[in-house]
Amino acid sequence: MNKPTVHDIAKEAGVSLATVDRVLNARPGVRDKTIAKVQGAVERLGYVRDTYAANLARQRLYQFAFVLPEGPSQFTDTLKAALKEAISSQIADRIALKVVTVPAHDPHAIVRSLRSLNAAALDGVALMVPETPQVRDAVARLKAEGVRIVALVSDLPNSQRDYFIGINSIAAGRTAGSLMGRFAHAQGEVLVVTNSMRSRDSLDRRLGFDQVISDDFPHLMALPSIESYDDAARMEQVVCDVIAARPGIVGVYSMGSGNMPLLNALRASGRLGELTVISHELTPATRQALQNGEIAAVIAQNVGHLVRSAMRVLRTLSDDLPIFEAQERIRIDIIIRENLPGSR
Amino acid sequence: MNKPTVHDIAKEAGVSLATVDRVLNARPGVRDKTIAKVQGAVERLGYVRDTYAANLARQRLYQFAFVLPEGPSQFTDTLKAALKEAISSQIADRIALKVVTVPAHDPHAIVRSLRSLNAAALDGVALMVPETPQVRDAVARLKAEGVRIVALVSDLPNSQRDYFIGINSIAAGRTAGSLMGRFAHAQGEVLVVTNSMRSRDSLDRRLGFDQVISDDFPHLMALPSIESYDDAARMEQVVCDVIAARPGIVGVYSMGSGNMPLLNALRASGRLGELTVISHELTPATRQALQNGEIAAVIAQNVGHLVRSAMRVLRTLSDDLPIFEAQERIRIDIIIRENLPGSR
DNA sequence: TTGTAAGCGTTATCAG
DNA sequence: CTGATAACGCTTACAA
Repeated sequence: MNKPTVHDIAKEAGVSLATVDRVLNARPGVRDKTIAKVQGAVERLGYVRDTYAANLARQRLYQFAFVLPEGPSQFTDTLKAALKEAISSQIADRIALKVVTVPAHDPHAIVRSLRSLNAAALDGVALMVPETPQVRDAVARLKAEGVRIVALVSDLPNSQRDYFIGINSIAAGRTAGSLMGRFAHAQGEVLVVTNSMRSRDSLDRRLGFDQVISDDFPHLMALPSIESYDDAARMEQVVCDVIAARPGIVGVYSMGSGNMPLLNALRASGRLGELTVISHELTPATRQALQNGEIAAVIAQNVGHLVRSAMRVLRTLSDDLPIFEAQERIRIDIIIRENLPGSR
Repeated sequence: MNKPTVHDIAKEAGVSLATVDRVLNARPGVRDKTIAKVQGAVERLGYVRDTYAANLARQRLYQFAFVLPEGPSQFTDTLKAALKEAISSQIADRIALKVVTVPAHDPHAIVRSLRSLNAAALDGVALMVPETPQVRDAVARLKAEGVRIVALVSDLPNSQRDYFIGINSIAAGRTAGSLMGRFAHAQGEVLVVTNSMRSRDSLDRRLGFDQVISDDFPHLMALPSIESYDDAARMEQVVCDVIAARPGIVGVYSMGSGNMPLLNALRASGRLGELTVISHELTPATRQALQNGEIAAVIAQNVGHLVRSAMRVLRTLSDDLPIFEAQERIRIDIIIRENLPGSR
C-alpha cells in the first residue's frame, strides 16, 4: 500500500486536483460540503503532504536574514563559521540567507539595520541582539509585515518574537555554580567577571550562579562582578589588581566573552595553577585553555545546533507548521578537557 | 540570477536533458568529449543538483533496518523512543524503517536475524550489537549485497561497516574519571561496576577511567570491576557486600546499564550520601537519581542525535555522497542536576 | 551515442 | 465554485 497522493484524495472525494489543493491550502472559494468531502478523504486515506514536492512546485525560496553583533568576538566568529558551514549543507535547502552585522551596543543603529531590511521580500529573521525598547518596536514592526522572528542566543522575552533558540541563562549560571562548588574544594572567594552587567544574560547567569553557591556550597563566597566594558586592557588591569589584592580567591567565573585578556591576567599573576576557572562558550581561546588545564570547565552551547535550529524553526514558522520542540531544544553543554570535541 | 537547472546545463553544453542526466549520474554510454562538455557547463554555471526533486522523480524510498538489542534496558528503550519520534519527523522523509530486535548475547541468533533481512530490498542497516566473528561475517555478506552499514552506539571496528555513530568509549571513560577525580576529594577507593567486562565498550571505558585516575588523581584508587552479568539480584547482592566490606570507598563508577539495582543497593547501604556516583546514559533511573542528588554526574550521548545521525548517514551513504562529518559527530555529554534537559 | 517525452507529487493559471 | 492543464527540477523509458 503506497502513500496516498493528492490524486488519490481527488479520486476518493470525487473532485478535481485543483479543488483538493484549495482545501488543503485553505484557499477560499470552495463550498463547505465539498471541503467536508475532501477532508473526509484525507482522513480516511491518511494523507500527508510531501513538503518537498510542494516546495518544488511552489518554487519556494525562503528568504531569511541573520542579524548578528559585529566587532571582534570569538563566539560570534564561531557562530558565523557555523552559519557558513550550514549554508552549504542540506539544511539550507531552498533558503536564501542574508547576514547582517550590527553594533550590539547601539540600539538605534540596530533599529536602522532592521528597518533597512526589505520586509516584503523577507520570510524570517534570526536576531541576536540585546533587548531594548527600540528593538522590541522593530520586532513588532517586522511581525506586522508578516516576518517570522526568532531570538538567537539571547532571548527577547518581552518582544513578539515567535521563538527563542538558545539556552536558559539562569540554568547555565547554575551549572557553572555547581561545577565551581564541586571543583574548588578549598574555602575561599570566587572572582566573577563579565563584559557588562547591563546585559540580561549576564544578570541571569550571575543569579543562577549565586543561587547554587549560596545554597549548596557555603565554603565559597562569590565576589561582586567585575565589568570590563569590552575593554581588553582594562580587563587585564583590573583582574591583575584584584588577584593581587585578594589572596583568598580560589576560583574565577567568567560569565561573558573576553576570556583572552582574562587568561592573560591570570597567567601573569602566577596563581593560575591554584585557581578553578570556569567560563562560557567554546572558542579558540577557551579550547586552548581547556587543553592546557588552565580552565577547568566551559559551559557552552553547540553553535552548529544553534544555526541549524534557527533555520529549521524559521522555515517551519514560515509554513505555519508545528515546531518539533524536542529537536530544537539547545542543551547546556559542559566541556572539560576529556570530552573536548576534536577539531579533526 | 537563479540557481541553474539541468535545462540550463543542457543549453550551455548544447546537449539534451537526458545526456546531462547521464553525465551527472555517471551512467555509461556517453562519449568522453560530450562528458567534458557537460562537466564544463556544470563548472561554469555552478550547478548543484536538487536532491529532493531528484528523489521525487526517482520515486526513491530508502529502505533501512535498525537492529537493536532486545530485552529490558532503559537505554535501548530511550533509543527506541527516539527512533519512533524521528520516524514521524522530516528527517525520516522517504525512509521506510524496519526495527529488528535481537538477543545481544547470542551471536548466532544475531546472524540469523541479519540473514533473514532481505538484502535485495534493503539500502542500509544500523547495527547495535557486540562485535563477534559471526557478526563481522554477516556484515561482510550484507556489504557484498550492496547494503550500507553503520555501527550504532557500539563500534564494529574490525568489520566492514561504513561508519560508526556513537562516542569514543575511551574518551567517555576518561571523562568519567576526570569528574570522579574532581568531585571526590577525600582519599579512598572507587568501586567500578558493569554488566560484563566481555564487552569492548566496558573494557575501553575502564581503560580511559583508569588512565585519568592514575595519572591525575593519586588520592583515588579504582578497585577491580564488579560484573553483574545482567542479573539485577546478583548486582544488588554483590554491591551490598562490597560496600559493607570496604569502608574506604568514596566513589562508584557505573560503566554499564543496570543502574536501578545498583542504586537500590547503595540506598540500602545507607552510605549513598557520602559517595560520589557517576554513571552512563540518561534514562528514567539516572535522571531521577540526578534530580535527587544521588548521582553526581551522568556521561551520556544524545539518543535523538544518534538516530537522526544514523538515518542521515545511511541516506548519504546510499546516495554515494560525502558525509558532513561535523554534523554527525556525537558529543560526550556531561549531565549534572543543573543542566538536566527538561522533559517538558 | 544521443534525444524526446512522460511522469514523480504538488501548486497555479485560466477557463468554464 | 470547480476542473483541466501546464509547470517545478529531475529521472527514465523508449526512439532515433
